[in-house]
Amino acid sequence: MKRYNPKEIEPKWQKIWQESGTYTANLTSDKPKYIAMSMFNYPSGAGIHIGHAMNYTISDVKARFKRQQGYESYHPVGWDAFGLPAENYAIKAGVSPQESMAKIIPGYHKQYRAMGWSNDWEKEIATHLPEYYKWTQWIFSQMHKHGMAYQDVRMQWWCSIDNTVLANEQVIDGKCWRHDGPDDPPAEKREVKQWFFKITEYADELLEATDSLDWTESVKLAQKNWIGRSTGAEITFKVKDNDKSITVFTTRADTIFSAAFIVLAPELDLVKSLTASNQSKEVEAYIAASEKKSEIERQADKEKTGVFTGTYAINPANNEEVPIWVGDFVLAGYGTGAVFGDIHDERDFEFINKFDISARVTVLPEDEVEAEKVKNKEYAYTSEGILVDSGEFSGQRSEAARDKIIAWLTKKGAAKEKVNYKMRDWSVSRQRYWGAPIPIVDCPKCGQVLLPDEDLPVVLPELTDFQPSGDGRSALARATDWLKTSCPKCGGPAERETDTLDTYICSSWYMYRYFDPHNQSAIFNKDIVKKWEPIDFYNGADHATAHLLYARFIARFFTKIGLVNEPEPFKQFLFNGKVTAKDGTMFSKSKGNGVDPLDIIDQGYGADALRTYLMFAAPLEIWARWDPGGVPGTFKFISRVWTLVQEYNEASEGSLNTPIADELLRTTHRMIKKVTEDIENNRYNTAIASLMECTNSLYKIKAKSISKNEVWKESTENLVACMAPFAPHVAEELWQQLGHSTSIHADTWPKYDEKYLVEDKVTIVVQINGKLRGQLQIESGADEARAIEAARSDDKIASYLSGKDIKKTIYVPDKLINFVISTS
RNA sequence: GGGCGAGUGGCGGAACUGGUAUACGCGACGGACUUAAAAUCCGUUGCCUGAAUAAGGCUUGUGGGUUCGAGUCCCACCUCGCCCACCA
Repeated sequence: MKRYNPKEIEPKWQKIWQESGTYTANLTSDKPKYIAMSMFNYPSGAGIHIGHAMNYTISDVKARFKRQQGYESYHPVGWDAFGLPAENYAIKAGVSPQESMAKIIPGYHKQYRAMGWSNDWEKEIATHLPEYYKWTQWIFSQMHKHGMAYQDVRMQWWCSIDNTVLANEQVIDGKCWRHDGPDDPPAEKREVKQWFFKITEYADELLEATDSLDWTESVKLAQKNWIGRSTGAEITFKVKDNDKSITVFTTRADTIFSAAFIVLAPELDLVKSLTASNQSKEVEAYIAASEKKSEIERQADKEKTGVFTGTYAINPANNEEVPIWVGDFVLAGYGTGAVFGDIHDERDFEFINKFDISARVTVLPEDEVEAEKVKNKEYAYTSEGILVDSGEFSGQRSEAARDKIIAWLTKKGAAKEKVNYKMRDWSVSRQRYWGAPIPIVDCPKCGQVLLPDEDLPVVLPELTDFQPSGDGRSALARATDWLKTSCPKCGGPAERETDTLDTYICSSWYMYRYFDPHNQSAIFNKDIVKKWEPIDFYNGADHATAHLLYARFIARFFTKIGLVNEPEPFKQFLFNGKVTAKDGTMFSKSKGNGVDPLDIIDQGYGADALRTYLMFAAPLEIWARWDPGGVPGTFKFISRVWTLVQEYNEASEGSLNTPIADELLRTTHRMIKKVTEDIENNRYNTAIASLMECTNSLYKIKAKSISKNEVWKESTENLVACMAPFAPHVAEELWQQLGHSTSIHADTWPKYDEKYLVEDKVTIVVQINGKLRGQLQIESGADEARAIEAARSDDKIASYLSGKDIKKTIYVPDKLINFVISTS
C-alpha cells in the first residue's frame, strides 16, 4: 500500500492544474458567479510568511468551496507594488524598484503555487505596471473633472527621515509608520501643497451605509468612528472693541449661556490680530512654544495650558463679556479651530479651575443632592439636565432646548446648524518617486493643467537615484528630460507635477481591474464588472479604516459616474486574526522568529497539512499563536483519510449488512451538513473537526466491515470532496484514485439527504432536581407519558424517586426529562 | 479616559434560539506491531474522594441574582486583549 507523500503529489497536481487551467475563471460563464479574495500582497524581498499563508488560505477555501458547489468561482491575484518600502530598498541597494519587483514577484508566484492557492494567473495584476497605473491616473483625472480633486496648502504630517508627507493613518503614536523605533524622531507638521480628494462629500452616505454591511462588527465600528460625524452649530461671537468676530463649533448649544471663555488654537491667524498689545509678548511666546512642541508632546500633555489674549468677546446669547484665550489643546484642523469653554465640559472645567476663570452653571441634574454638588462646582456636570440661568430657556430640558437655542441664535444672525466630521479630505500627494505620477502639468501661463486622457499613462521615468530631492519634492524633480514638457493647453514650456499618487489609490480600485486586467481602452469593461460586482468575500487582518474606507469611497464615486452599479464594493468582509509567535508577540524580521511556510511544506508535511492546520487552530477572527506541534496533527488526519481510501480501493467487492450501511450513511451525511454550513458561515475550525470526527467513525466502521460497494464508495467520496477546500492536492489525488477522470475541484460538492439525519432512537437525559442522574434510549418523538414511564423503569432513577413526592416534571422532547422532588 | 471584545482541562479550542460542559486536535499515559525505535493502529485522559471502567462530590475569572435547569440571561467586581484617544 502506498503511503501518503505530499512531496510527490503536491507538485504533480500543481503542474497539472496550471497546465489545464483548472482555476481559470470564465468571466462570461452562465454559471452563478462567486469571487472570493484576500487583500492583495505587498511584495517585499522577504517572501510570504505564516500570516500570509493564513490570509490567503481563508479566501482560497471559500473560493474552492463555491467552485465545488457549481459556481463560476474566481480567486484573483495581484500585487500592490508601489510604495515606500520598495523605494527605500532602492535607495539603499541602488537597484531600481522596477528591477527588484521584476525579481521579487516571480518568487511569489512559486510560493503561491506551493501553497496550493487556486489563483487565476491569467488575470494577474500589478499596480506598478503602466498598463495598470494608467487607470490610477485616469481616476485622478475623473476626480479632477468632477470637481472632486483640489489642491491646497495644509499642515501635513511630515517624516523627516523619508522627507515626505504622511497620511494621518501613517502616523502611529506620533511617529512615522516606517520609523517607529525608540530612537526615531517623532513625525513633524509642515505646510505642504497637496492634492486632495473630497471624500468628506461622501461622509454621510458612507456612514449611513455602514450599518447594513455584512462585515466584521469591529471594523464597521472603526469606520464609523473614523468618519466621526457630530452635529451641532457654529456660533459667532463679536470681539469687544474690534470689528472682528470668532466662530466656534459646538455640539452643546444648550450650554451657550454658561460660556466662560473662548479658546483659539495657536495656529489660527486670528490670534495675532486679536491679541492686546500688553499681552502680545506672552501670546507670541506661547505660540512659538507650541509650534516647537511635537504633536505627541501636545497629546501627552494632559495638563491644559493657555494664555489670555487680553481681549474679550461678546456672548451672543446674553451679551456677556468672555475672555479670549489661546490654548494648544484646541485642534486647529477640526471645526473652526475655536471653541467656547464652560463648566459643563471636563476639559473646560479643568481650564476654569487652573486659570481661575469665573464660570456659571446653567445645566442641573434632576436629583437634588447632585444638583447641589453641581451648583457648588464640585465636579463638571456634562450630561443632559434642566437649564437654569438661561434667559427664556430656563426650566427646559437641555436636549430639547438645544435646537431652539440654535434657531433663536440663527434668527439673530449669530449661529447656523453645522455638521462636522473627524474624517478629513483624502490627501493623495506623495513627494516620492515610487508611485503613479499625477497627470498634471504646471504651466507658467495657464497654471495647473490636467493632462488629456490620450496622454496617459504618464510613465514613471527610470532613474538611478531615488532619494527625494530634499526640497520637499520627489526624485522626479531631478529627471529633467521627463520634467520639462509642454502645456497641453497653450503649447508653451511647462513642468510636470513631481508628486506621485498615494498607493492607497492603487489599492482602492484593484478589485474592479481583476475583471478586465489588460484593457487598454477603458478602465474596465462595465458589463463584465456589473455582472461580477460586488466582491462576494473579502478578508484581511489589516486596514480596518483607511484602505476599506477609500475603496468604499471609490466605489461610490464610480457609481455616480456610471461605471458600476453597486455603491458597496465588498459584500462580505472578514477581519481575520493574525498569527503571532508562540509567546504571543508579533513575528518580526528583526527578532528572527519568523516561520516560513515553505519550510513546513519542505519538511515533508506538505501544503495540505499546513493549510488545514491554519484553518483548524482557532476561529478565523481570533489571533492564533503559532504552534509547531499543530501541523503534524493535521498531517496525521490527512494520512488517515489517505489510508482509508487505499484500503477501500484494495478491498474486494462485497455487500454490507443494513445496520452498518445505515451507520456509514448517517455519519457521512451528518458530516456533509456540518461542513457545508460551517464553511458557509466562516467557521472553518469546526468544519475540519467534523471531517476528523467522520474519519474516526469511518475507521471504527471499517474495523467491522469494509468492502467495495456503493455505500462505502459514497462515504469515501463525500469525505474526500468535503476536505478538498482545505487539502486540495491530496483530495485531487484520492479522487483520481477513486476512479474519477475529472477534477474534484469543480461541481463535486455533495448534498446531504435529510433522511439520514433523522434518528429513530435518541438518548434522553434524566435529571433529578436539575442534576444528571441517568440516560435512556428511547424512540424519537416519544410523548411525555412514554418518557416518564421509560425513566421510571430505569433502576437507578427508580431508586432516586422511591418514596419521594414528584412536584413537577419537565420534559423536553428528544432531549431531557427533569423530575423535581422535595429534597428533605 | 472612551468604545468594543474575551476569560472554559496541562495547551489550542467545542457547546444551535438556556437543556448530557470540555466536541476536535495537541500533549501525556497504557497496549498491539517491531530485535529496537520511528511510523501506524487500539485504548485512557477535567479535578477531588475511591481498588474501581461501583458510587459520590466539585468545575466554564470572582461574588450575587433569575430559572425545574445557566458557559449561555441580569447585576457588581477582577483580569487580559484590541481599537480610538483633548474632535468641544
